[in-house]
Amino acid sequence: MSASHSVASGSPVRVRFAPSPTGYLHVGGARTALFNWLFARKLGGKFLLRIEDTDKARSTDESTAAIFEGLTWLGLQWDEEVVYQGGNLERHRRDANAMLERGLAYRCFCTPAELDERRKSAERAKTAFKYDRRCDRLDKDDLARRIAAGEPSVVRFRVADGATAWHDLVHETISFPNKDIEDFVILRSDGTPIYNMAVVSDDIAMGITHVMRGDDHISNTPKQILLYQALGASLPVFAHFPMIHGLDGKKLSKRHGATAVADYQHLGILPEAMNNFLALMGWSPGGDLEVMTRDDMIERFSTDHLLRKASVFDTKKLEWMNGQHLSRLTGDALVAAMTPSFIAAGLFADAAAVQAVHDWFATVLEDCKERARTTDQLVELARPFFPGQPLVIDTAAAAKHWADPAQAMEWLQAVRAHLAALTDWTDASIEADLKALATELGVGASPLFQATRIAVTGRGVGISITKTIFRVGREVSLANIDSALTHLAEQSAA
RNA sequence: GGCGCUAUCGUCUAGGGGACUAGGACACGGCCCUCUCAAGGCUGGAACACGGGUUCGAAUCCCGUUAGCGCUACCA
Repeated sequence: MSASHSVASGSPVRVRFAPSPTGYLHVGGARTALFNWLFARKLGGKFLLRIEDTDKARSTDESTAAIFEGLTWLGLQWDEEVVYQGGNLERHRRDANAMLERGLAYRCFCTPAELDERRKSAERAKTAFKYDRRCDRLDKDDLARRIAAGEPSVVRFRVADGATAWHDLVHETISFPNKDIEDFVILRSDGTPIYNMAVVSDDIAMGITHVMRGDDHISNTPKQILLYQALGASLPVFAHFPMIHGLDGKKLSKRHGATAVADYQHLGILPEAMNNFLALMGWSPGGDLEVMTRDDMIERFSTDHLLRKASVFDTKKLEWMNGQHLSRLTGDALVAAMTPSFIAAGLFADAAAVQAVHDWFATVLEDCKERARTTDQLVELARPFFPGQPLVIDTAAAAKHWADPAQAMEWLQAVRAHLAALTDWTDASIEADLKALATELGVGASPLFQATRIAVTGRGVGISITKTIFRVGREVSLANIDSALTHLAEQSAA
């Protein structure tokens, strides 16, 4: 068994998130990035970002931009300039060639078609295919002749006998018999590096001390360890996180609906809640603590509590958690967190417009926040408080609470008269007055308040209706009741 | 097929030999609060995959079985 001594424990921590830009930033990637970020923050290390764009056919600039956007939204800021793997091709090639020159790797002239054929026949014979090293047995003259003839060749790494093992931060010891690892390709016939080669070369060059990624990379790890050793570099510490699956237990994919972090951003989820929820997929602070801020998580994060089991992404709990974070936000933080959503909803032109009415806005948010689970819901809850909102009647709510239009009109007229005559305009006095009116009319407060709610806000749900009336003011309340009355009159006439 | 990883309520998890008649949270049901919706409080049902060991004692340690997932490319 080969020694797998790790980097000196005293050296500053450097971790990286290394996505390939072949799509949006999905929740699994975000979770991996989060753990790396948390780890770096906890230990006072650096969190780096590397874009693995060596697959030219599948990599796109849009994907790279989406990854930046997603990480930025989550607040997972990287500490140094972004590294583009494609920019390091020369070094990858140099490192591979160094191994070739030192006899640790060899040229292979077998064509993809030949390999494919051998693989197929192995399958037919029901035996495991493994490259048979025939090109490693080429004699010197033959080799020289074929190189001189310009025959295309790849570079293969020669895997020695023995076993390769490491101490994984989440899995303890993992060991692979080397006989199960074939002499893998490190350089394609066009001279470009294969994944494992590029990763190891870059991780060494970037001084990565801890390689923490999804456990789908476990079987790549022994190959990478072999490369580190061949290159004479000290090994990083490895940690392999479990995967995140969909409700059906399968690896998360588009079939499962929203899997991009951007989807959740647009669904009204707070980055703080997203991080919190993601952190709990494969990690726990121990005990019963669940709702945490980013600082809470940094403080408590430890690789000791990393789980090994894949977890299922259940958005129900995400929504609940979002509601928790929403109600904990106050003052400026609440205003700041909600500003983008309100601008997107067209309720404010820009951030300056928000600042102009900052205190009023903060009060409205404070009133509404506990009733909302998502920022989208909060926007809708707060909408009636914005000046100039047309009264849009929710037909389902009207059907329920204005079931008898004639009676609804009678009630609303009474409410209107009371509000118009009220001298003391406070939440408490409005409530007392309308409750007295309900008694006077011989109805419960609930049906009267609900009927009034629709008249004033158009909706069947919202915060306390008396508080709403108080806040939007007498003028708007009466105007809305008037249009509700008109609406009801037209309806009964039709 | 080969190799590897994993296995506690439907879901996220606590648990690291006795404190376990297995705790919390989401979801679901009931009750309370209540002007609706939330929030909150109380409450109900709901799990250690199976089989062998080790031990005075196992959810916890070991082995096997089963199942799921991953890798098995001149993809990353």
